Amino acid sequence: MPDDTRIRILNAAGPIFAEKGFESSTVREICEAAAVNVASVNYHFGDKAQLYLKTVDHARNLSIEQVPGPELPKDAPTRDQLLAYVTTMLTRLLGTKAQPWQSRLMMREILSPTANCRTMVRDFFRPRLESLISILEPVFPPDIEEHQRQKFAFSVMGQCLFYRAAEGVFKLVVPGKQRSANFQIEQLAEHITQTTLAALNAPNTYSQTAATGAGAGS
Amino acid sequence: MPDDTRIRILNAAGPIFAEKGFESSTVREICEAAAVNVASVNYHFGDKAQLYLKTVDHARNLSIEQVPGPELPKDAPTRDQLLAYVTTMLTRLLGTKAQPWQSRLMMREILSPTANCRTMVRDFFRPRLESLISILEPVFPPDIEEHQRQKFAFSVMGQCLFYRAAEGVFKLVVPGKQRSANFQIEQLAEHITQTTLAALNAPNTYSQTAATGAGAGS
DNA sequence: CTTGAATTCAAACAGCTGTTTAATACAGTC
DNA sequence: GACTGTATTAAACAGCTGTTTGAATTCAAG
Repeated sequence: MPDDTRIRILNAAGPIFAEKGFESSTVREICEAAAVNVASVNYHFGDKAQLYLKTVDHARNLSIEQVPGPELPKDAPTRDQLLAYVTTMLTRLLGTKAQPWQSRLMMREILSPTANCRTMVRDFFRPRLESLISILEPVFPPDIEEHQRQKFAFSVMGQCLFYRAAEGVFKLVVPGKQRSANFQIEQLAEHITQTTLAALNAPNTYSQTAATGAGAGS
Repeated sequence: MPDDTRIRILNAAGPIFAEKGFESSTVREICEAAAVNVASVNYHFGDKAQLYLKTVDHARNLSIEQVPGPELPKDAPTRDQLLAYVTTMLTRLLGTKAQPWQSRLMMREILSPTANCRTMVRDFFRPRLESLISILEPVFPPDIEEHQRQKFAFSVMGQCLFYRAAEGVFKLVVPGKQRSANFQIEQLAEHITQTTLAALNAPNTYSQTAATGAGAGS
């Protein structure tokens, strides 16, 4: 079976690349996990680098079909759309079941993009970002500029990314019991959604450095 | 000179570890960059792993003394304190001058903590987090719970981390001209500060799923 | 069964890895 | 000057890396 070993290698390479990265993963351990001969990688993919490329593609495909996009009707309330968006993103990042090695691998690409895989950013990340901006469009102030739109989108993505990117820190700071009680995906999504909408709805939202109505402190 | 080579190795190892990570950096290239013999690493540090440990310490020290903490008086307006905090963090993350390899290295530790270097998280990251929470204390609602405090703190850190963690994506999405015009550290800090304070100041800030006063959309 | 291409396999390849060794150089002390 | 302990050096070590090789195997088509 020609295709069988190909897919077997891809499925074995996914979690390994996701956990250890490209350089630290060895062809030998991938082949051992896939129960195929060492030479198979070079025969079927030509190269370790090309295997990595195909594995990222594989991961992206699996990740998309496992958690289909929210796709709420465009006239749904902004809050609902945003909540669905954030929930989907967090679910992709943190995974619900099984090892979410797909998202781990793509996260790795986001954090340090391989020269090869910028395609992924272009085809995968950017559309998601523009979709987010279009969700927020109704609550943006009327005269908002593009870079301000982007900043708000980045704020949303940053808040989501944090729990995956700084996972190690997060787990050290918040013990497991607290996590399972108060940091489930729904709770995080709720927080991020409300935070974002509240920020956009505030009286003097932007480009006001003086008259800081928010500085209720002291 | 005994100490000279030690420090020479540390200064050479810093940027290399920061750029390529522990596994992909080789002792040989570090020694070549430091213009010392290959055996020096094992002689002075015993081990490649221990060199890495010392290098992270070195980076942390340099990073702290290069950009001293804000240290505004505790009775300063919350807005000022938060702005100073965020600015400091962004400065550490994005660097003002020279190659900020120190922060890159520490970022690497945050993103995938080495077993050795959890100390750094405990001694460096956690105090910063609690300092942030105490800055926000005056604007928290009176009955707020600890996990809610943490979520707000994580939101701030996430928004800051984004521009470093997803740097590759960010730079692909926002072309250089836009970046230098609208995404300077001051502007980012201003955005994050205002966003956070506005979110905390909103009428129904939290634990209200119905009556979404923010959903001004559609 | 025979043919011939596609696939698998054990073995070997050169190259790089971190680390060790044993010889050397160089200070300060008696 | 001889002795000390520290520091540096070139050379070698065993082990793992990705990749290649050429023979063995599989398997469908004639």
